[in-house]
Amino acid sequence: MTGDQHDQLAVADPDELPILHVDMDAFYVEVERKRDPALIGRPVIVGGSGRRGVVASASYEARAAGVHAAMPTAQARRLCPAAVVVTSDFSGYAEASEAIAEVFGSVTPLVEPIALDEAFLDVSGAHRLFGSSPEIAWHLRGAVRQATDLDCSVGVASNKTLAKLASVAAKPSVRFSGPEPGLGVRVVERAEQLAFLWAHRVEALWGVGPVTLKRLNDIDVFSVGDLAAVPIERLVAAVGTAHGTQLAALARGIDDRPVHPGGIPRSVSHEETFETDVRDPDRLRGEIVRLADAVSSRLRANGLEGRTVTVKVKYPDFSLRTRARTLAEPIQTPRLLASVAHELVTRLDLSAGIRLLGVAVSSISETSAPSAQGTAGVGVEAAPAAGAQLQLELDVGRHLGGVSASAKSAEPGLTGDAELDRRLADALDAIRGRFGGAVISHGAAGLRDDAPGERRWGR
DNA sequence: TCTGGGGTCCTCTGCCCT
DNA sequence: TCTGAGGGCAGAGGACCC
Repeated sequence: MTGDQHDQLAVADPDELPILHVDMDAFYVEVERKRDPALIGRPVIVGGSGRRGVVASASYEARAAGVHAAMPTAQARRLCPAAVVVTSDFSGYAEASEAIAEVFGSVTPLVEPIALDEAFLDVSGAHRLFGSSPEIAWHLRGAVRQATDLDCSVGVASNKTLAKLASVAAKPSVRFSGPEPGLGVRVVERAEQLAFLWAHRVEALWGVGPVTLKRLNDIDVFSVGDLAAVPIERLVAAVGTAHGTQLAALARGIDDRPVHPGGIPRSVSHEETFETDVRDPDRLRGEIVRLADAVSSRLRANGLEGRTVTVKVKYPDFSLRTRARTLAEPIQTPRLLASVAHELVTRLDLSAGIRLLGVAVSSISETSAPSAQGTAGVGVEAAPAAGAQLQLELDVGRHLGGVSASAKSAEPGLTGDAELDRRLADALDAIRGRFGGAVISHGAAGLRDDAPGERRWGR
């Protein structure tokens, strides 16, 4: 934090509403429209376009036809046949998200990203430079528009729950006749906050999903007002101690969670649903290598490593199983990760085939020996020289020797060739950085014969 | 008809150690 | 030596978020 920012915090006004929730309007759709203006004015669905894809985001025109996020794409197509279906491109959305984060950071250092398209801001130290909280909200809207040509809605309130509900109230609405513009900014003054809160349906609260909603409905709780009126013992009996006490507080407008600026993630994972259920063990081994490589690549790109490896399997009947193992030492390289993941998968019954496979790493820490990604021995600024190519071949050769040696080990991650493994991973990253993700893969990953090239390395 | 992907947090259970 | 209590940790699963 800079000295100026400390000065800003020192003049925080306790009467001001400190929390802003900023939420981009139909973010993925609008990014796609910037890329392809022919989509403007047409119903657009962004999401998985495959047989098992679902909707990630829908334009307000498509929402008017009943399309919403998480709906199977096939169903969305039936509801809105005129819609253009665009396959999600998260790298493009991440770029736009970074531009938006820069705008937020220019107002306050206290920014808590929630997703690519929304964040909480604590502006209690920004009033001297930018004015009152509502003035800051309007300033942000304009600045985001100027930087990205995208619209957002802003909620202003005394805490996160209220600010979140306020931003929803500020959003464009969907009517049968089509989309209608929203307020843009909604301020919930302290004097009106309970009335505002209690008028909402209980599922509008953070933490009330389908299961909790059913349990609350069972004790005649339908609105936040109902929730505030129900005795806490009854609430705890219905949804459990931690959840019950938290919901009781939220329903009374009490939410003292601070805005946490983003730190290192708790876990990094990659998972994929197969177009058809997978039974073949060789194919599965290839998928594990591919997923492990995607996770490893992201870990190394961010200078992270982790000790706990978890595999997730979804069966054709949608039941889920996870298996996890915590290692003595953190790992980050694809081969070690794939080795542990494969060992975990073999503990599961695979005879019925699997619909989805995921690999995750948790117990994350920042790597002690930073990855040489981008500065690896293989140059990325110029075409690999003959010497560098030779070095890669040597590294690969030694690495492959390590595979056969470590295959006997009961403790992947503790083998002696971790350094070689890391150098190989760095070399692969460097090659992908220069020539694209699809140009090179681990041998086992090549076993997959139906994967589209652009999905090979995940996002 | 079909139900994604990437996360976080909480609860319960079993194991190990004191 | 056995037993039980309690804490810490890991593993598994569930619920929820966008």
